[in-house]
Amino acid sequence: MTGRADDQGRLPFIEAPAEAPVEASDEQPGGRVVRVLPDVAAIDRTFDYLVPVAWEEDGRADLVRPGSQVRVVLGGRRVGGWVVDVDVEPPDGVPLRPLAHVGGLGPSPEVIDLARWAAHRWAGRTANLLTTASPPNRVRVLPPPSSTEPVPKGPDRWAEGAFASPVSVLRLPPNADPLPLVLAGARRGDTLVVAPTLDAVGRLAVRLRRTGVPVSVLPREWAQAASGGVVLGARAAALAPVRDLAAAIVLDEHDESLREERAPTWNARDLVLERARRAGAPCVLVSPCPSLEALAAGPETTPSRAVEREGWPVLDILDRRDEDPVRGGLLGERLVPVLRSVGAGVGGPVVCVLNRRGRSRLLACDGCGELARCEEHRVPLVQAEEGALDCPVDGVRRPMVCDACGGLRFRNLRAGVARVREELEALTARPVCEVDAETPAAEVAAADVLVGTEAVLHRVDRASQVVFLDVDQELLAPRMRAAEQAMALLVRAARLVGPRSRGGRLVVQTRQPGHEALQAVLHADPGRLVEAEAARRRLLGLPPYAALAQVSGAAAAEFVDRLGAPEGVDVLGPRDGAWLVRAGGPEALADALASVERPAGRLRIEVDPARA
DNA sequence: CGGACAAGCTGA
DNA sequence: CAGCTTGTCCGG
Repeated sequence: MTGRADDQGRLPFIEAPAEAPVEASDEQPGGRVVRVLPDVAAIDRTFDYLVPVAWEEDGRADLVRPGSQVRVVLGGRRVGGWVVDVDVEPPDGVPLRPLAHVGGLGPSPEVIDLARWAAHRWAGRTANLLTTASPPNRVRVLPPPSSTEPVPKGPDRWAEGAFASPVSVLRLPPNADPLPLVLAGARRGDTLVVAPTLDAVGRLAVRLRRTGVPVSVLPREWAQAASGGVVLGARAAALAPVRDLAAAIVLDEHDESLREERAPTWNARDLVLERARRAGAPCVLVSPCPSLEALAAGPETTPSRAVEREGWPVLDILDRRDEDPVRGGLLGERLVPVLRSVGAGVGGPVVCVLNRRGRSRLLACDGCGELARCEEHRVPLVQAEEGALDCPVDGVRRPMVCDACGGLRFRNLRAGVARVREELEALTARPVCEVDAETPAAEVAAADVLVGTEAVLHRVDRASQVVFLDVDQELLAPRMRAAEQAMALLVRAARLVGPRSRGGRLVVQTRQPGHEALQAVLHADPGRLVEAEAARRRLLGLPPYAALAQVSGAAAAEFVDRLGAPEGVDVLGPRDGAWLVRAGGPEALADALASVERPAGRLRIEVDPARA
């Protein structure tokens, strides 16, 4: 607000002092009282204000509805906020101030309630979620409801059936088309569709518009969304205005982009599930590789084996266990013929993925090439002191001996990444483009061979092959969701290369050819990964069989201290200055976190942490 | 958050 | 004891 003129063109620093408090008494007949949630960090409570009587004359009072964005004087300064209740009974003996300004319309009472629920569920402030739920520009009138032309009838019976139960999980292979599902939703009435990226949103919007279905794309078309039709957007659309929710769809529900990174770390999938439940509308969660969270929410519908197989590309697993770990660089022997054939394909460039973020700590046996990992927790062991290996999960130490062959010598697999591009160039006899966020689009488009971190998968829209030079780095990352995250990368890659009938090929170099994620893609059967993951998570008491929150920051110790050890809640850590709070489920976790009075100081509470 | 006010510290 | 810093409280 600093330096910006208000609605009357006055600048804050020269404006007249705020109006004196006005008693809500007989002197103010008809002065409506509204409840306002200020948008001020560290204030998470409401305050009551009067609607100025003069506003009844000039029509501004009409804009004061639940959700409206207003400015109020609070603690002697003007702050923004939302009307969250109208015509309330103010507390006795508190002199009320008038609203200072009304901006425009905002979220409906239903969305405000949903925002309150989410603030509790993810231990954050309601104001934060209301910001997401509010229009980016001032909205003073809603456009008239869109014409209700009949939605074209699709031939796809499966799409209709998806809405039969309150929640269902629809496993659609990577190259299947979700459009029939969205049309089937639109036939039921106002439909909310959430996809992980604006890219996916844009592509779907174009195709939907061609069918003549009224569609509003968030965040730009907030007002139009409120007037009905299909509402489509990225994760923020979970809080979009929808006139009369009749169906909800979350596309690629497994995708981590659906999760807000800043606290509160809400997830659009879970928010849409709750929203649909409240509205009594069916919700369909769609993914080629449904998350355990989704599978816990409703029954799964799977395509026929033939359809699912066709929707995945071929996977070539290049087993590197028997290669010489000393001489073998990042480009294994078996990769050579694959790369030599570059240029023969016509389906786009060859894309090589190598995640260099973080320090790889993989150790492989010098003798047999097997990776040193913890059999129980399925994570790579890290070298502690001389001759000892530690499990990063429980810290149990063991001697440095290969489980597979008894070998005593291990080799650090952290590779000389700088050389990879040159090696690729030598091998393929073509220019190789190293892609990062700054690489110009023209260079990316011109190259036959690309190499980069997983971000490279976002820089192209098709490829003849995608090669994961070191898929083990993904599969064995020391994160709870490493396998699912690796699977998500494989899905992304699968879409770039297309279905097997179009010649789509994925290539992975690995020392773990039997890993469930790879086997799942190889057989086009994501259930193989789900089974293994579910067993592991259940064993370790991890989501969705428990709920976690990571508490960090300077005030974290004090917070955890105040939390204590309530029934059904346990606290792990600290580890790197952060604690993990675990409860039986999201509700129990949220209640436990909310029961603690927040200490002063920096505190970050990450519910459903991404990297635990 | 940021203003108001109270309690504590310093220096002539 | 004025003048300033630091801490705590609270906003309609």
